[in-house]
Amino acid sequence: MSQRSSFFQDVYEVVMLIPPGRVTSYGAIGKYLGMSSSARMVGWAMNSAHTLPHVPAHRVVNRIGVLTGKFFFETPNRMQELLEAENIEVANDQIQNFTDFFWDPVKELL
DNA sequence: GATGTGACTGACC
DNA sequence: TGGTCAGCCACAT
Repeated sequence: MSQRSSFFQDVYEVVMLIPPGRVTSYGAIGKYLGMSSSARMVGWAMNSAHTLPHVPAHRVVNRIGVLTGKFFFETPNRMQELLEAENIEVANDQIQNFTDFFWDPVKELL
């Protein structure tokens, strides 16, 4: 994967591989790309991902399941609505039973 | 070419 | 048990 245009592309691919009804964390993606300590970069990549059409950024949250990037969406409620549309429980901008919905690319894609 | 910033994470006090 | 500090890499100015 890596060594392409940007590792951004890899982030987009992983995010697009997230199954419906599942979510993952920035750190998990970073770890899958070999940069577990650079979770910030994953979030930064999501900033650019906002310009792309089919990148489900709403399925990417921080390690505790909080919708930290909801304000980056068209509307703050958009992220929660998209998650709820996939049967993911969201309360107070935080995913309920996060570990149950958590999808780890390192373990699932391996 | 250097500096600042950011949708995070892990460790320390 | 909970809040605070510093590290991390890539991109924009």
